[in-house]
Amino acid sequence: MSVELLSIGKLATATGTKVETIRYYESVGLLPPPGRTKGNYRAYSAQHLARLSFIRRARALGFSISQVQELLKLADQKDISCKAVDMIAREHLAEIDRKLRDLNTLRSELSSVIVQCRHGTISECRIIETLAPDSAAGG
Amino acid sequence: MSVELLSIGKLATATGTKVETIRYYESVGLLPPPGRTKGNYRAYSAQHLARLSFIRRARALGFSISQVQELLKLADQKDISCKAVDMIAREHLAEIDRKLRDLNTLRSELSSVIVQCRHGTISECRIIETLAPDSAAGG
DNA sequence: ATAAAGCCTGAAGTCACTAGAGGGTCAAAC
DNA sequence: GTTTGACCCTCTAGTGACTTCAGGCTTTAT
Repeated sequence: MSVELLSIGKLATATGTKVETIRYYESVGLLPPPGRTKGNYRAYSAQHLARLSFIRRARALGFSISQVQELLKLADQKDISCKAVDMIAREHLAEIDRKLRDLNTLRSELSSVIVQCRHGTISECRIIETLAPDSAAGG
Repeated sequence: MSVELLSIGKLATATGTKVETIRYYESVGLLPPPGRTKGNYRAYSAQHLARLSFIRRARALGFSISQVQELLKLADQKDISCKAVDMIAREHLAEIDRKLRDLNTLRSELSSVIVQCRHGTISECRIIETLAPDSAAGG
């Protein structure tokens, strides 16, 4: 492999990605298929490295694969306005905020259930009680 | 179907669950298989209703299927201490706290990226820039 | 009698990977 | 020059918690 080209393993360490994940990204069309060596090894260029870095950062920020696809498509068209990019990012932020709200609600509900646990027997366990409906449950 | 028994559709509306999800719960052993009518329709009892309500509430609190399995197993043994239940709940709470921390980090990173967007062209877009590595990217 | 709604099974699809089987290639040590 | 071991290849299946689909039976309403 030339000095300029990276094996899949090198690309993996360079970007903190697993080798299998890189092949997966190729299979779903996120990362373009690189050239191959005579031994049929993938040989990645600096462009591939840049693109994979982009992908990893976007994924780390929680963008879905398809959102990353969109961002990449937009990033390739240098002349158009970046309003679309901003919109995707803002939508994603709203999504995160929804998740945060949900998780916070969850957290307070769950912890209030836990606090009530007096470590008695199951039949008087507040956690189980809270989950079970008022009626029924008993045979 | 008798007055006391519910079709899968009624059970679904009663618990806010999709019909397919109920069949899925049966297939993974969360919900015991109910009796059948002569037409081979599932016929659910009040116990099934109670159990599914329990499952749905636990799932809504973010417990995984296998955690719900454990909780159900424990709930059925009325005489033992509920320490195990408490432990599962506390572990789950810790998990939620981890997720909350991660999401909050994510949120502040993403929103700082968004704030920098001046709606220029893609080539000067801060969002794209932040995602892309300093070097490379250009052919 | 017929149409619509509801139910049945079994298999495949979703998301974003991860793991494994069964092999080929390459660099270095001996 | 051969052997060891790390690295790479493809293809397939598994994860979690469902969802969707195909193809067909049952019940209910008109």
